[in-house]
Amino acid sequence: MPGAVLPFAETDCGSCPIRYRAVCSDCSNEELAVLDAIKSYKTYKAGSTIVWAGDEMQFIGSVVVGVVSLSKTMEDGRRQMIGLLLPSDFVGRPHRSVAPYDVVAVSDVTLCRFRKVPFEKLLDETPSIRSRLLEMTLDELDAAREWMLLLGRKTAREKIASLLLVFARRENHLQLSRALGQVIFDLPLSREKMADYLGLTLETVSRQMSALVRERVIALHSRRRIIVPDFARLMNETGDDADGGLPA
Amino acid sequence: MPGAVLPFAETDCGSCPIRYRAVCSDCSNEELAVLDAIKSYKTYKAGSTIVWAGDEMQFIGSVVVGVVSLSKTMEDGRRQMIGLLLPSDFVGRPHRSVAPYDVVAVSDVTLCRFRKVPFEKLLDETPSIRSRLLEMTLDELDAAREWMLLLGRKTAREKIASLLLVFARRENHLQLSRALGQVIFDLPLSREKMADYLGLTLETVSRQMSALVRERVIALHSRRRIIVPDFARLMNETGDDADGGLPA
DNA sequence: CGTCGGCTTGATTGTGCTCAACCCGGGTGG
DNA sequence: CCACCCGGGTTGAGCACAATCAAGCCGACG
Repeated sequence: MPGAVLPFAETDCGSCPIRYRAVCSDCSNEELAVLDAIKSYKTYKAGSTIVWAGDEMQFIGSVVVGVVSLSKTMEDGRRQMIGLLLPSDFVGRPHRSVAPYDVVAVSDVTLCRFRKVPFEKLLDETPSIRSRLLEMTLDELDAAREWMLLLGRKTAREKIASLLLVFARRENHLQLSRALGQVIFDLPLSREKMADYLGLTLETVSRQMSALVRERVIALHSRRRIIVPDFARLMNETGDDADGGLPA
Repeated sequence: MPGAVLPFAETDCGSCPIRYRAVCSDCSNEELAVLDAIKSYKTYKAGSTIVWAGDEMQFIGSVVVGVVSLSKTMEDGRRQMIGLLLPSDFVGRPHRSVAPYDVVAVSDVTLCRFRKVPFEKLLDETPSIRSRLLEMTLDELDAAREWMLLLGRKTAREKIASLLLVFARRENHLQLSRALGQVIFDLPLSREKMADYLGLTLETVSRQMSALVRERVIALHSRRRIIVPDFARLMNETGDDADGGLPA
């Protein structure tokens, strides 16, 4: 009812949509078979909390479908999102049971979950998984550091533009719809969640979105559907230099 | 001349001061011997840049002595420190040649450097190193996320208190000097570097430091030497809850 | 039709930034 | 020895950007 029900059906790893990008991407068929034995799929409704900060995390796994946020909350309610996980991203940490942050399903989400203990054992025995996990963790670390620059130094407008660009880039890569100018995509986040991610209030987010519309940097199809008429124009608003600030 | 010359002399790994905390901490004696063959020590003067953002990083290694900062700079000069490395911390990233940030010696620094290619080969072959590196990277990621909360949501005063607490904690752990109340330590950072790390201006840092002195949360021995008369009092100023916000 | 949640917009406030002057201590050169 | 300078640090006045407080809009749904 809330949005289309996701058409993801459980499959064997061979036909998994994230087969070639997730933590298991370098696995041989034999290794996949072992993973297969300890995995199970679970879906979460949009808005539901997957794990609360401080609670024990019984599993480790991959995002198969949907968007997951990681966030911390201070005693007085101030909240900061500290990670946004998209399909193929990894959830949880080996050899650590208590989650240091809330894990929340932003949209309807399907996780591929591995039971913790067997997975840790497998991790210790399987170089291909461990290497891939290291690689993914280093990528996450780079992304976190990029976000630290945004949180510490960028203006509200630059923050908004940077976030929009993240989604626009992703869309641009997935779709071949790149007239190389125009991009259209759906925002997976509410204004409030955007504020959580950017270290702003939701009013400031709303105002800056309106300003970007007024100045024709973006247009709104609906509240959540964004049109970027000129990719380069949006990039100019992020404060990053031309090559995007994320050197490969 | 500037500060005491560091008395670190090259040693074999067995008597290295970071032997049991660095990336090599889980290595057997045989593995250490291999590392020994590809390592070399290098020292850097306080203030010198070890690697510039965008430049090729020819090595990978560990901080043995001193403090190293990682920071990003925007075109217009806004700067954000995104990591602070202390002895035993790891510098560089396997299978990546270009540094995405400046690496700067904050104090006089000694690095234990491994030549990149042989180290990567070793990493692929040696589970103990790979596991340890994964563990350290996950710790760095947790620290980065903690800092994201600080950058996005904390007030100037809370930021300062949090940073002071980082150093106070470290001192408190190293020294047995814990009267459990009073702690004394040297700030390794100038006001400007503190500002870079906290996402503030140096004026704001100076003002908040003065305010904390005025309210007797801290006292200054000299500009750089801090006295914390009451550890708990300082913790109260960080905005974190009692258990410190860094659940193990 | 009324309500409710997500979002927008307005008025006002306040925290931290900017610009600017000045202080302090150490090193240098006359 | 003193005068000077210079870098790091402090302090002040005014300002600007984003937060806060508050009202109202819009679309979905009961």
